[in-house]
This record gives sequence, structure tokens and C-alpha cells, in this order.
Amino acid sequence: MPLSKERVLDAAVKLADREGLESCAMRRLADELGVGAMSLYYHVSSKDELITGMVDIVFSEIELPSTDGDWKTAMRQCAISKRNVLNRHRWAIGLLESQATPGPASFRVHNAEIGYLREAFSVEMTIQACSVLDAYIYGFALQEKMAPFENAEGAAALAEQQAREFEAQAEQQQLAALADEFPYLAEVVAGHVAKVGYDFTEAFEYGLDLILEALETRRDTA
Amino acid sequence: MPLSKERVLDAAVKLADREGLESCAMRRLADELGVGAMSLYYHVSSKDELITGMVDIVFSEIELPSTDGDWKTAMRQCAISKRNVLNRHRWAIGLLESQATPGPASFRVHNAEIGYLREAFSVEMTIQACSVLDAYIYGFALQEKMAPFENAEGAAALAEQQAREFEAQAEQQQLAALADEFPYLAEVVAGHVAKVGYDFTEAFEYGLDLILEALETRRDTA
DNA sequence: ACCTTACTCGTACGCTGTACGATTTCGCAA
DNA sequence: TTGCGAAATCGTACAGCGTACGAGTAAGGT
Repeated sequence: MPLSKERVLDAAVKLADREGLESCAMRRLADELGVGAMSLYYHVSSKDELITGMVDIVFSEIELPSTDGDWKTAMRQCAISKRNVLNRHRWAIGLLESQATPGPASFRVHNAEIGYLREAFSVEMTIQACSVLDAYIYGFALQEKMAPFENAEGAAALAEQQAREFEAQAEQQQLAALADEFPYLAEVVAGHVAKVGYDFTEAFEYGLDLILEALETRRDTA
Repeated sequence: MPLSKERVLDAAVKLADREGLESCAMRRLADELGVGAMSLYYHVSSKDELITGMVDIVFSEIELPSTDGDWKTAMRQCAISKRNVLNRHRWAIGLLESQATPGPASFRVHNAEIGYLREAFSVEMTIQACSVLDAYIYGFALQEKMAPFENAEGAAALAEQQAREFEAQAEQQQLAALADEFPYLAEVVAGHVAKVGYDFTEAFEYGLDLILEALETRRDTA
């Protein structure tokens, strides 16, 4: 099977998924493909182009619902799919919006989103809605990426474990001082997250619906 | 004036502001301070610690309003200050929330935000509100960072310029085909942004108020 | 048989972070 | 003043990075 741009990009995405973006070096990627390092440069002009291509693959995985339903459910599905894709490819989170030259898959997604919204909103309002929703989705994915746990149980477990260490350790004074200095934060972390945990999916959809409903209200009262 | 951790971090932040994070290499930073490269490692144990320190400086610049006023104006001011700080230090945008170990300034900010919200909301709702607002702010900053223009006039100028090239160039067919393929996107870009431009500050505050009002409504109807 | 084109890859260069050990500088006790 | 331990500085070296350059190979058309 010959090398090709597609094969290179696919391998790069898989490698980044598996071992992180920093492991996705040219020599390493070439090894993965059983090929010399410089061979990659025939199909990809630079590492920047490689990453641009990888990002566009990520965009292409976003599912765009048909234009049948109303704008709200369409945007909702779109947002949820976006978050899922971003969670499959966490390395892409800081890059999606920071690409100098967006690829075709990026155009496709934005065009579809604007299409859904234009059905119900003015051009000005469509731009605003797109901006707010996109910002929320990327920002949420960013938070999710850095969180040291995966789900509600994990969050509760981690918080509880830290509470245990809190009592057991000799650093107790320091941590107690910390809780003293930041009482509100301590209340939330120790008093709530440790008990019921934190469910990212639930939190995401709560905020998403909050924004969607607010947009609807703005439209009706405009 | 002797070297110190503070002096190193300050110089690093200034260098990153001026020439970008990628220019902030250890040797370069040492030159900036008129010092050998390895001298930095006496005050900072690794580049990671350097960056963690830089991020905490950024957090420390966020202005936290007094707890006198109501939660809404407090959170509004806080959000606006956050965006301003993030725009002064664009290199920090992808890093703020991706730090494994948040510094004290980060705790301080989150504690204050939670404090404002707890005055009006339940613990659960406070967590949600914090999550939504933070996600929006970081996401918006991310969009702003990658945009190839700075303000409304710039946006209009750029869009218009591209429209000119659109007609002038031999690539016309390609671009026309692009506009054909993505009609909604084309309408927004060519038909609106090119005319009235795009004002980031205005857009940011529109979305911010949208979310703040939605939170207020949720609280009152709960 | 020969040339062209498409493709692969070895070597080398300048950059990065940083481990290690030598060196310099400084404050304080004798 | 001298001497000594600690604090601070820095030169060298190494492994890794992206990639410029040019040599090498394989396949297809004449």
C-alpha cells in the first residue's frame, strides 16, 4: 500500500489520539508508517500543513443533522456532536479555532450552522448566536480537557480522596489555611463535588439549553 | 539587581507578550535578562514551572470587584476584566485552563466568582453558572485570538479586500464555486461583515448579557 | 535502451530543553 | 584580614525536534 496524504493524516490523527500531540513528531509518525522520516514531506509540505490537515479531519467528523427539523434541535444536535468529536480528539481543542487557514470541512460545518440559524434569525442575530454557541462549546471542551477526572464518579472519588489526604497528611495546616483563605471554593469542592460528583455531559447540556432558550427568547422579544 | 524568580517570570511574560510564546525560549529569555541560559534554572526548576508561573501572573491581573454590588454586575465586570487580560496576554489563552496545578491567583479568582454567585444561587446552580460563564469567556477569547483582524473597521476592510481579490484574481472560479457550495456562509461574510464589520467587544458583551440574563431567569423560575 | 516523472530516504544544520559539573560571588565566624 | 560554606551563575554536552538538500530508486512511455 503506497503512502498518500490521506494515509499520513489518518495515521497522525490516530497517533495523536493514542499518545498525544507532542508524541506526533515527524520521525515517530514515519516509524508508525514504516517509512523514512523525510518521505512524509513528499505528501505534506510541512508540519503546519500536517496539523491543518489533521484539524480538518476532526471537523469532518462532526455530524450535521438534516435541515428538516427546527433550528433549536438542529443546533443542539450539532453542538453535542461537536463536543463528542472534541472529546475523541482532545489534542485538537486548542487548535480548531486557531488555524490561520480553515479547511473545507470547517467551512462545511460553519455553513450548516449558519443555515440552521438563518431559518429563524436575522443575519446579525445569526452571527451573534453562532459566536456565543461556538465560544461555549470550545470553552467547555477546554475545561473538560484539563479536568483531572472523567465522569461524575471519578470526580466524587477524586474529591473524596483529596479530602482523606486532607485529614491524614502532615500538610493539614497548609490545606486548612487554603480552605480558610478560599472559603467559597472550599464549600463547593468539599461540600458538593465530593458528595454528588460532577457529570460533564449533564453540565454541558444544561448550559447549552440555557443558551439556546435565551436565544429563542431574544428572537421572540425582538 | 540580582536575578529572582519574580524577575524571571516578569521578563518571560513581557517577552511572550511582545514576541509570542514560541519566542520565549530559555536561551532567548536569558539573553533578555543579560544572563547565561542555565542561570534561569536556579530560580525555576523547568520550563513547565516557568509557564505555570507565567499563567498565574496572568490570573493575578484579573480585577475582582468588591462584594458590595449585586452578583450580576460583579460577574459582568469580572468577565470583562478577564477578557481584557486575556487579550493583553494572548499566548496564555490555551493554557489558563489546561494547567495541571492551578496557582494561588487562579484559586483567588475562582473563589471570588463563586462568592458573588453564592449570594444569589444554590451551590448546584453556582457551579453551573461558573461553568457556563467561564466556558464562554475562554471560548470567546479563543475565537478572538485566531481572527485575522482586530476591530470592526479591520474586519470590514479585510472582507472588502477579499471581495476585491475575489473579482480580480484568476482564481475567481474556485472562489465562486466556494460561495456556491457554502451559500449561507457567503451571505454572512460577503453580505454583512464586509459592510458593517464585526466588533468583538460588542459581540462579547452581547453574549455575556444573554447568559447573565438567562441565569437570572433560571433562578427566578426555579 | 533511455529519459522522465513520481517517490523515497540518509545526512546534516540549527534550534529546543536541560543534566552535570565547574566556577564565581557573598555573608559571616575566627 | 582570612577562610569557609552556601548561594548563585554559567559552559559544555546530549538527545530530540523540524526540515533543506541532494542522492537514490522504481515505473511508464518512447
